Amino acid sequence: MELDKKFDFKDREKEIYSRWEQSGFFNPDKLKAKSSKLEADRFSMVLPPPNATGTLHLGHAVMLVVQDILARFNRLIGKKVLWLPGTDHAGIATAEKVEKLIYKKEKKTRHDLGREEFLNRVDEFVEDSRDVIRKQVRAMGASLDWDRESFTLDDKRSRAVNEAFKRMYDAGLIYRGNRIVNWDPKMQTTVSDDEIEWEDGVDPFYYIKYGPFVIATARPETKFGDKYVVMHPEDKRYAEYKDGQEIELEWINGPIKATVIKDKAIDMEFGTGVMTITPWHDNTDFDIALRHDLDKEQIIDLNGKLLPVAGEFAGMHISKARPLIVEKLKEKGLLEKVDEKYSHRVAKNSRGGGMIEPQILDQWFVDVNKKFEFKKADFSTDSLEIKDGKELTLKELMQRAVREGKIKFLPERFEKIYFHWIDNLRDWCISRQLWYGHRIPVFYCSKKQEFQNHESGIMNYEEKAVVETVKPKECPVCGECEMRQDQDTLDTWFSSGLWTFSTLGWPEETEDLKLYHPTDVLETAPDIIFFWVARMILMSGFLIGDIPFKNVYFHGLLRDKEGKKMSKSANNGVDPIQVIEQYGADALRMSLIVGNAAGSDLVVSDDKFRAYRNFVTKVWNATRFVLMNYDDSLEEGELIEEDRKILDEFRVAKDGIKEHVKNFRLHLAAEEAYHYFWHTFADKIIEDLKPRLKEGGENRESAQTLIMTLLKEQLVMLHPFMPFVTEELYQQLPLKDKKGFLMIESWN
RNA sequence: GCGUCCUUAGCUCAGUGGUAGAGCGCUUCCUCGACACGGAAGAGGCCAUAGGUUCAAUCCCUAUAGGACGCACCA
Repeated sequence: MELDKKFDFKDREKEIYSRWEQSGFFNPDKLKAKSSKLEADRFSMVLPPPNATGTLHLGHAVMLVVQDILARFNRLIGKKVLWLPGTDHAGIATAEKVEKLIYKKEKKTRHDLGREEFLNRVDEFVEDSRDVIRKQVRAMGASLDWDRESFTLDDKRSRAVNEAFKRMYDAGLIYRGNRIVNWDPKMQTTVSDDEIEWEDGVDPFYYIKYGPFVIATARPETKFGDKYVVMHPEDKRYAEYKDGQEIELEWINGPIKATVIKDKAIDMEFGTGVMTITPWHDNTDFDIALRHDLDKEQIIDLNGKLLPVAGEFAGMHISKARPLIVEKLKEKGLLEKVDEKYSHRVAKNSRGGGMIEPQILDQWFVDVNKKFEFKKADFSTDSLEIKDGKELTLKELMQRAVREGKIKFLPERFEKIYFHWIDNLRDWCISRQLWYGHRIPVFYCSKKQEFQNHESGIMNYEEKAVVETVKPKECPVCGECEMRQDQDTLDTWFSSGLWTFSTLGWPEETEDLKLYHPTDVLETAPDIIFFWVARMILMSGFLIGDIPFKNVYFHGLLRDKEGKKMSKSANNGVDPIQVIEQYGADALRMSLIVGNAAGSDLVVSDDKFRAYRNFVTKVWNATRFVLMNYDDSLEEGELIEEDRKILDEFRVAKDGIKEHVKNFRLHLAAEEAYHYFWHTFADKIIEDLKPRLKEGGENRESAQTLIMTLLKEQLVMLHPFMPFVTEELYQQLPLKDKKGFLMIESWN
């Protein structure tokens, strides 16, 4: 059969993918495993679920390529490979995006639409972008088991979320409490610590007389209620003032009585070494207030407006009130001086951009320091060497899984970052005042419980909540009312934390769980190590007593030519489909893997795509040459001595590549495979064999056998990296023991 | 402030305790029955700087400079 001069990837890739898909071999149930030992036999990964709000860019393509190489390689070495796809509802990110779109088009807020209508709109939007994502993922050649496709918000996953919440609540690890949280007045929701972005800012720094002291602040608008003045116990300048001493002084809106507090949290070097505290709107102040059991008063409401404590300024937005307050302080002679060039950092919500205003709110938290009784689920493996019934905290659990080597990070240095994060970890606020997400599975008696809108200010739940995975038919409190579910939704990472096992059927004890959990590798970007990787370890450890994965491979972030990180927010993402249409998926895949060492960033450009597109053509033409010179009337001959040697050398190179893949050195594997094919096989071996392959050449059988063997084994070897062209060419080879697909050939 | 990583050919980056590697680009030659998205030959590097360890350092250690990043603090 005569081949064209080039691989027609535009037409062929789609066709090849759909034939793979129809074959069913993406589903491990259809694969026959080589051995009968389960552990040796299976290989599993979950695809980090992309946010269902957007479409994929080249950064996601890196992730797909790395994982598909692992999946295809393991299939070739005879494992039952499960690679499970899905998408993430990405609560806050999606809500923000859809709200913005609706407002732009219709000038309506989510409150104008109402909860139900708003959620319908989000669902529509999400459905559309998931279709795009599915198409993009297929175009990359990703050999995912679509039969098991999941969504963090689908029925099964929601059930798992409710179950997880209840179990953690019952163990005392989830509690409701009034604590200081990060409040985003713009999106009207709490935000987790990890979702905050710190921006450098330069603002005026005001030195204000406070009785005998001078205090310094960048935020005079928070100071109305300040009635505690704090200094370091060892500060000699203020030695005459004693802890607990009361002082009468003139303040913004008249005379007040202040109490002196001595606390080591004060930095003597900073400002005047004296500060007043605003426990309701500052983390450090909150901690000080807790330590000394001080009163806490709210100054700013959830919309960023001043409360009645501000007197004449009540009802004013803080940004408007600040200059007026400064003016008043000046008039009263309380303003000592202003440092105009004070640089500090301001907290911003990284999803949507509102300025964070700390608030004390009644929210749901996961307690990371409380001891619980460790328990393994029946199906879990022995990968964590913690005995059933042992008491430990979630922090300790997360530390042990990595410290004891049960989970390995690649590159290793990320382990340090991980431990450091755990050391500084505070309780995880998991409730969000968003509509899109998993509604918190807590129910209240409508008769005994007063419900207040979050918009109105402080919430106060006195009654005990009923935590159930499904809404109770009868109200256990009054016995007659229709119970009301908590208005809030869960932090999106709560559900992603369950991903390795919720996708396998948990809380049912399914065959999939027994077979495929823990997964072998989690391959992801280093920027979600805290959001996701850590939370998966936490959830899996508590809920099933197991690790979620054995290895974590962090790939490098993709940068554009200017060196900027490709991301949704930076809006510099390139649609992989664009590159695929121009150069083919195989070329894109090679470009994204060669030179991409774990954890180091990668810059790609058209030059690189072109180079590997040329390689695709090279493989194509070398195969064409072999086929053109193949005489099928010849018997397959024994290899003569020198041919045998060439084959042996090749097998050494091939084994080296196999080792590279097994050790996650994919960039080296790809490069060496490339190099062998082009510069050894094509440039040397083919050239040397040309005379012998011509009619009348010597040892023609041996030459033909050698070249066909080398070609076939190289197609297998290259297949994980460039699946399309290799599959297409494999189909053309005149082999006796040919499998239906190269995808299920064996790499021996 | 604490910590991590990077600095290698013109560009983008691999890599190793023992003569420096790739891709692109560049120079010269070549349309030869696989391929010009090709072939052959080649130029190009004190492996950031200064010390140290070693028989031997681009690689290990210590400092310095420049760059990137993570974490904490910021009254």
